[in-house]
Formats: sequence, C-alpha cells, structure tokens
Amino acid sequence: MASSRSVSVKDVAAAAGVSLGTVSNVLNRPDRVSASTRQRVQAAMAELGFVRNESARQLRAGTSRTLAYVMLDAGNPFLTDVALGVESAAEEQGLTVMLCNSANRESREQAHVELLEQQRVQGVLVTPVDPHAAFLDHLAARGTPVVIVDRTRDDEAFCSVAVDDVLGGRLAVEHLLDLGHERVAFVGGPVSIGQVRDRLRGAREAWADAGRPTDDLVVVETDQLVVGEGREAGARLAGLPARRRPTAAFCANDLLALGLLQHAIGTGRSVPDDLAIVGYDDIEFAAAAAVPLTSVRQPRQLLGRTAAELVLSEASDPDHRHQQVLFTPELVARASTAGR
Amino acid sequence: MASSRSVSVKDVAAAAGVSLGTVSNVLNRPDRVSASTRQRVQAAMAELGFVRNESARQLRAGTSRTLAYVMLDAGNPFLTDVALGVESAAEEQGLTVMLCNSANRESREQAHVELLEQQRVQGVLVTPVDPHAAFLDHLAARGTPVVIVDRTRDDEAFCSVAVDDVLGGRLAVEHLLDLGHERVAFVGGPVSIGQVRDRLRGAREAWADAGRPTDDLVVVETDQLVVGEGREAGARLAGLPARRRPTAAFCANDLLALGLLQHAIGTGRSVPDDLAIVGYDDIEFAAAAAVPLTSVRQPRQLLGRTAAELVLSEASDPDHRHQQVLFTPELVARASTAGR
DNA sequence: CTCCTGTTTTGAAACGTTTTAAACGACTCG
DNA sequence: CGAGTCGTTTAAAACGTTTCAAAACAGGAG
Repeated sequence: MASSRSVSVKDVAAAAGVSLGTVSNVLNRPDRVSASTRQRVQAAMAELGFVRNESARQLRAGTSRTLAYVMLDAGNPFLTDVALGVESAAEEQGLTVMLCNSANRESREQAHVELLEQQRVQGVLVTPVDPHAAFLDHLAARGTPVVIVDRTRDDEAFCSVAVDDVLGGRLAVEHLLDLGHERVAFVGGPVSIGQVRDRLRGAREAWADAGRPTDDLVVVETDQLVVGEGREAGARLAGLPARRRPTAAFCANDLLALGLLQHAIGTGRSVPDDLAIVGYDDIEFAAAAAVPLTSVRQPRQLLGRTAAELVLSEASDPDHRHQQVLFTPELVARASTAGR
Repeated sequence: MASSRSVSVKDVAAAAGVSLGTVSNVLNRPDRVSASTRQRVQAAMAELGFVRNESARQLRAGTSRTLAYVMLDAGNPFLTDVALGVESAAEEQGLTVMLCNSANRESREQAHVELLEQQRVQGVLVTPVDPHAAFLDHLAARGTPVVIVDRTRDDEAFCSVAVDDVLGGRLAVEHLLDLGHERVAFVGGPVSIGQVRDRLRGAREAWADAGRPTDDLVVVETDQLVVGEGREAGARLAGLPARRRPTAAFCANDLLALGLLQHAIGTGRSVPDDLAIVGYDDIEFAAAAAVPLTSVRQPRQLLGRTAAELVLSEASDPDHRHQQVLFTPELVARASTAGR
C-alpha cells in the first residue's frame, strides 16, 4: 500500500532481512528457496507494495514478453477479429499483445514500428499501408521477426498470412452463375488495392470458365470501399437501360454491399428478386442487414492466430524459413441471393 | 545493416572513435556536440544499424513515454473511436499509445493492468468490466495515474470521463414525444449495466415530465446489447395487441435498434410509419442502415482526448485533483423517425 | 608564455533486475 | 574425526542507457 517512490528488490530484501539475490529467487524459482524465507519475502513484498520493474528485467533478459500487432485501421471489424486471433495465440504462450493503430497513415505506422523495435518486442505483426515499405525491410534485416498480415508481397522476404482473394472472387461469381444470373456487376475499387484486383480477377476467371461473354460482367469502379460508394454504385446500376442492367452484383467488400442494398430498398426494389447481392468479408453487420447478406467469409481469427504462430517460430527456431500462408475463403449464402 | 546481435552505444562509440558519453550526447542533446564529431557518430550509427534500447533508457529515466488504453472490447466501433481520440491527444505530446483488449474478461483486464504497471507507463486509461474492481484501486494507490473512460464510479477516487446517459435517454424520448407518439417502448438490458439504467431513467423522466401515464412507456428488457436481441424484441413488440403496441421504440444502443429495424422490414412493416426507432451511440452503421437510424450521438473522440489529457495532468501536476467529466450527448434525427 | 574562458569530451556512477559461481551450514558416511 | 554431499543463501557482475562532475582542449587576452 505504500504510495511513495517505486519499491525495489533491494528494499524488499532489506525488509525481509535477506540478500537481494534471494528475493529474485523467490520471484523466479521459488522452489530454490526454503518455505520460511519465501513466506517472509512474500510478506515483505505485499507489505511494501513491490511491483517488478519490467524495464530492468527486460534489460537483463535482452528480450521482452510482448508481441505487437500494428493494424491498418482499428475501426475495421475485420481487423479487430484478426487481432482477437493474435491475442488468443499469444495468451497460450504467456505473451501479451500490444495493439498499435496506424489509422491508415504510413508515418504513424513507421513511428510505431520504430518504437516497437526499440522496445525489443519478440515480434511484429503488421497489416501495412504498403507492404513494400523500406522500413519493414530494415526492421527485419536487423533481426526482429516480422509477419505481414492480410497483405502479400511479390518477393518472399517475409512470412505472410493472407486469404486467397482470387478464389474468393471466383466463389462469389460461381454462386451467382449457379443461381442462373446472366448479367452480373462487379462493384469495387480502387484497383490500386491488390485485394480488389485479385477479387475481380477471380470473378473474371469464373465468368470466362463458364463461357460467358466478357461484356456481361459489368465492372463498376468505386473510389473507396465504403457504404456511401455502394449507394452511388446502386444509382449507377439503376440508371442502366433494362436489358443492360445486371440482375446481380458482387461487391468487393460488405460495406459496398450494404450501400448497394440500402439503395435498392430505398428505391423500392426487391433483394434478391430485382437484384441479388454478394458481399465480401462477412462482417457481423452483414448477417444483420435488412436483408441478410450473402458474403465471402475469411477465417479472420485463424489469420491472426497463424500470424502469431509464425512470428513466434521465427523468433525461436534458428533455421526458420519464411513461408507465405494462403487461406481459403468460404461462401456464406443468405437471403440476399436466395434461390429465384 | 549489420544483422548480428544488438548494437549498443558502446559499439557505436568504438566505431566512431569517441567515448560512449559523446554518443549519448549526440542522441539527447546534439547541440552540445561539435558538428564534425556529430556527423562521425551519426555515420557510425547508420553503418552499424544502431537502435536505441528503450528498456535501458527507461530504466535510467524511471519512466516511459507511453500511455495505455485498456479497452473493454476492441471490436466495438464506439470504443475504437474513443481510442482514436486518445491517440490524437497523445501524439501531440509525443507519447505513444498501447491499446490493450480485455475482450470483456476481467481476468484479462487485470493481467493487462498488471503488466502495464510493471512497464511503468505514464498512465492507464481504462474502460473496465467493473469500475469498482479492487486492482484498479491498488494501481492508483501505488502511484500510477488512472482515468476511467465511459464508465463512472460512486466515489471520486478517480478521474473519469463519461457521457450523460440520463440526458441521452431524455433527448430520445423527448424527440419521440415531439413527433406525437403516445406509446413508446424502451428496449434494452440487462439493467445491471449502469448505462442502460441511466438511459432508461432519462426516458422515464422525460415521459413523466410530459405528464404521460407510466404504463404507456413499455419496457422490453434484453439480455445483451446485440443485434439478435433486437430482432427478438421486435417479435415481442409485434406480438402485442394492437392497442397496446407502441408506435415507437427507443433502444439502448444501435445494435438493438438495427435488429429491431431488421425485424420490422423483414415482416413487412414500415419504418417509421408503423414503428419509429431511435438508437443510441450513432455508430457508423447507424447512418448506413436500410433506413438510416435516428440515434443519440456521443462525442466519442472528445471522450478519448479528454481522458488522455486528464491522465497526463495527473502524471505531471503534483497538486492534481480528481475530476469527473460528463459530456453532453446529442440527438441526430434521421429517416427512422422522420415526421409523420 | 601564462592565465583565463568557454566549449567539447570523457569517465564513472546509477537505474533495478537476473544469473552464476562461490560460500555456508548441517549431515552423512567411511 | 575428516571428507564429501546436499540444500540454501549470498556477493558480484552484467545488461545498455543517461547524467554529472571533472578533465581536456582551443583560443584569446594579458
């Protein structure tokens, strides 16, 4: 209960009438200490309100018991689920996770990464603004294990975990083809985002494999992956002449899909009868939408868990080889595409 | 670029041919060092890939340059917005923020708090499972500044920032009264949550102030504040005989409101004509719902920002007095209650 | 040439912990 | 009764930084 200035091992030792090495033993290998002294020391610790100084411990140990996840956007429900997976894997290893939010700003991402390196964290997981940023290479080159999460790089300089977006796009369009749609829209953008590109590619592959004419897959490009853009895409689709108008849309994420859905309902059109909709990510709100949304689900928690395991393996296993893990997405069919 | 084992100040000193004190000066007060040696040292640091060891720095300094926010649920968009406010305030002071997710489990919350204390963070912000948990008192008693966020306590043992939930409940119900509703439901629960209690109390006060009979404010208690419970509440309301059935509902949060909305649309009822809905929190998805949701907005970022400022004042100002800040919520009217 | 002044650099101590090798008793065995 | 053993405790060193008093130095002024 003492609220004065920080109580050290030395103070505890003095109070308990033992040497400071003994106090340390009580802390770290209690079995090496006789029961009576152990109790005396523990009593002193409680009495004085001793709190171990992690900096000193870490300085001596050379390494910390934490692991960090630098996330692109802490407000994105997808990424917070990934974080949950990271945490559960870390917890099993007795490690703590620090979450850092770069809020889509590369400068913040870099600042976080640098501080984490100074703190000698066990490893850094990162969903980066730009997976090719030089400071990530530097970090890894100096020996901190790094895993890239939900993004990929062209080279194999890092471990990474991601989901097969080409396959996801394929699943979505195959589902719509199965339902008999002959004219489908892809809604998403900007194509500068690798994931959007891959999902579109998968969609096109499925379309081509089914022998459909290229023009019947209408691409509606958006500026961002947000609800408002989805509404606007809805307006653009509705403006098309009836025979060119798609009967189904595959959206590059759920937010777009929600916007599209909102536009359809707002203008009195029926989902799925007038327009079937497939989203991507299967966020919690997808199932909770006015018309529950068919969506492509990614193994979010597993993504995080695997990333954590990889980074720990890299930290402990001396002859670790980088690996790029690619998970398989899964289509969850709901009312927004129900049979016609 | 050296990827061997950690490079220390000593190594840099040797490489640059100066004493280790000089290297430290280059790092901390570059003006005390002549231009030529400064450059030599900096070149050596770059050459060797020197990274300051934060543990050692902190051990010497006695305090860290970080601040932590232990959040109840990192998946809750409301709290991530609060975190954004914390971060922006911290950034201005040159501090970094660690986010810790307790995922609604008190044991995790406690584990985080304990590690943070060991790390001697500048201050701890916390949205706790239970604001009266003993370990929070202990933490504060030992001298770590603590601010309680979005929760309140009966005593004044801590600084806290929260929003006036009684007023929020009042605003919601006054809005519905203004629109001429004569029978209103309050949907929310469990009442063990202080915030639910307060919002209900505000609703009742407004109702009573308008001279309406108590029975005409129907309370539908839920088990949790989630979408599914909202749907179920919708079913319960729909099951009431027409003359006892409310024409409007005030939900204790937006998730419930979304569930209620979903049920109404799914069963072919019109919002707001058959049922007007008011939510609480004004999360991003509220505005994006099938029918944009009227909701009570809280100053989320300001909440976080103020909490950060309070904790820093407590850390630096020796004669700091605890204060309980209460912000004012604001009603945002949208289509789900549009005029009738 | 000496003395002084101001700037730059140095050496040593300190922060709080963990670890290792050595010291210490007490006991047993030959 | 001395040597060896075992369980417990201790003293000292080390981790990498910052800081502070003191030393070295350079450049004038006398």
